[in-house]
Amino acid sequence: MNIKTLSKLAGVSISTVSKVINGYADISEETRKRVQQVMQEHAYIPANSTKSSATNRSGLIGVVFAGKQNIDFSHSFFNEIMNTFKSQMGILGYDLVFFSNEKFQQSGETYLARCRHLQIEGCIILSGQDVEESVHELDQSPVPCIGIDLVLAGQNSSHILSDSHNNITKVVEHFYLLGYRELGYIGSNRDSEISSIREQGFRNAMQSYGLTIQEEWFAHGQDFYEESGYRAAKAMVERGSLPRAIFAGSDLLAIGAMRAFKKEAGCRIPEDIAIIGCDDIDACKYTSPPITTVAQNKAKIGRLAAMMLNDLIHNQMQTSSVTVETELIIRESCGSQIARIGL
Amino acid sequence: MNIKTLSKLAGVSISTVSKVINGYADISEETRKRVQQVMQEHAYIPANSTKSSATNRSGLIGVVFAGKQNIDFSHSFFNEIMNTFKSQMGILGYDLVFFSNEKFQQSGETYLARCRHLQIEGCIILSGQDVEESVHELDQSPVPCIGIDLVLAGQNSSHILSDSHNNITKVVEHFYLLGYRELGYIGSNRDSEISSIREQGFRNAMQSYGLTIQEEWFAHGQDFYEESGYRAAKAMVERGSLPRAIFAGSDLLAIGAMRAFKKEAGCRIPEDIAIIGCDDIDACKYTSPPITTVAQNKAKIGRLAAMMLNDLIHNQMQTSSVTVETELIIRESCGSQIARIGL
DNA sequence: CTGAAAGCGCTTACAG
DNA sequence: CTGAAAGCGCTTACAG
Repeated sequence: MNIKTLSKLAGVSISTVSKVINGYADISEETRKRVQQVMQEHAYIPANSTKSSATNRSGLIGVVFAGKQNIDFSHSFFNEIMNTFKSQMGILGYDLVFFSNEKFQQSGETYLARCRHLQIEGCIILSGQDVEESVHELDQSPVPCIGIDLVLAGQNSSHILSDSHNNITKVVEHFYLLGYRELGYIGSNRDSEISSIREQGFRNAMQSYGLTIQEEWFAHGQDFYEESGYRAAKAMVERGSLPRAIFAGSDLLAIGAMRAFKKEAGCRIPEDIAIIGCDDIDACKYTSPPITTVAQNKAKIGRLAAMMLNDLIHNQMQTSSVTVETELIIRESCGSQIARIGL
Repeated sequence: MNIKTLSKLAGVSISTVSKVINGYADISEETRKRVQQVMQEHAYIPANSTKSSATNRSGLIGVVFAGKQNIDFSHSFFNEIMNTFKSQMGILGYDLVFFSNEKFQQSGETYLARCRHLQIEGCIILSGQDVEESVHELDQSPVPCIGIDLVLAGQNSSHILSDSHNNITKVVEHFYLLGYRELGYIGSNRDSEISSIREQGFRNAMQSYGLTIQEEWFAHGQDFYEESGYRAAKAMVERGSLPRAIFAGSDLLAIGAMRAFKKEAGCRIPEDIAIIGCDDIDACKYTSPPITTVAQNKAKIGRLAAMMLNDLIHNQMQTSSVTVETELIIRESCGSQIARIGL
């Protein structure tokens, strides 16, 4: 159904239909009613107007979740960044398009083609594992892009990295200042890039603090979830030797490990074993005890991404690479700083 | 910058530029290079093609969060529905547009105008408080809509409701079967519609079970968050009289209340006081003890919404109203069913 | 109040 | 391999 066919059905000219659609005042009430009636009957929705093509402003920002996995709105890192990103872009007058990557996997469609088709003005690209070729094409294209935890090299791309080197050092420093010297690590499976980076950073920081690494206190689960943390910690308990403090590669691993240490070894947290998690998910606030964790400033990352993208779109910025510091959120799973320093 | 100007800059015809853009094969490598070069330099992005207008398929679904608040990706009800909705729509070949309502508040723009402009094929509308006029206009329009917890009356609209009557009855039934007779409620502020519905449902269910309502065991916080639960429970402790079981209007209220009962009254959960929350947020699994809660089947709602919307778009369905049952997720905050039944 | 006509930015058979 | 020309669905001054 197009405007031409519809105008014939309504017995008026194309111009008149167009005016009804756009709410022009100079149309008689009778004509307006009739045209609207016919539009209703045929469920007619006008195609994208040339007007918008002319202004060349779609008001649309693309959201790309790079990698094989699909966007998961439940993922707290993702959704907290999107919260501030979306409200900031909203204030600037943009709506957000979330690309479905189910489609890209089947047909040969590319992100760039989608962006052009929809006249997307800029994209935010969130990093996952196994970034597709289509993302690189987008990076190299004229479409302004912001990468989150993803290095982008294109002429119209900038990126934001979280400072994972600095963050792990803080964990070891915190343990060290509280008097803990026997440190262990519980991570996801060894194939996970994020877990490996965190583990390597932890080992490096331990070495620079002159602490001895005991391999039996380094354990790995299947994934980042609670059950993996439980099993890894339980295995450590069964091996008969426990460190005084554990850094976990995710908060859920920390929660699972805590459950195992309590249940399988009767440990008190933090008196017998201290724990630090990573990610700062909500649940850490409500466990007993609440868990100290490494947090990324997701609200800041989202807001920064919005500002940088807007500047890129309006050519007010050179491409750039920004690093956002992480923070150690101190709760109760390592004991009081003051109390322990007395040791 | 349009295709005409660009073709002049590149010294070729409009047709040739168009072919380069669309990756046609019959262009010499040299010409292709030059055109791409010029496109890069001028950051040219083609406007929406007429081709897409012709096919009349944008492949776009609109997401509207009705009401004054903005979409909050951290909200677990919202984001878990969107998870399944998005992946289902993705399989069907659609991308999602999240409308920013910051904009609607300022300018006179309407959702319908945005939908038309972008040729949105259908919308999902998530209910909030104070639904705007613009949402009703969209409901009444030819754009197919699915309302979530929002009754839609339009000729091309269906909706999905969660069964809040049934859900509260289950709470009282569960308490009753475990032998608890002295029941209390902790809710959000009295102005909150959701909290009021839950409270009224709870009172009704208590009456139908012949239980006496004691007003001193009905308390209210400022909002749905943990601190409000803590304060409301603490106030109850200070008044000197506690029920044997508490239903909280949200999980965070339940978590806060639990903290207060433990800390301010030395209560054990569930031995001294049993608790049921509402919403089934992740944190409930990791508290001590894990909290029994009323869950909506969010995955099912999301998938249903996607299927119903797709059917509506393809005219394969009458408009309809579907109710999804809620479920009581039994964990440890009310004690073992078997143990208590012995009472 | 209505509509014929010129225009928007783009695509696509078709001729060379 | 390239481009002139007809076409897409729509908007908008302008004449009546």
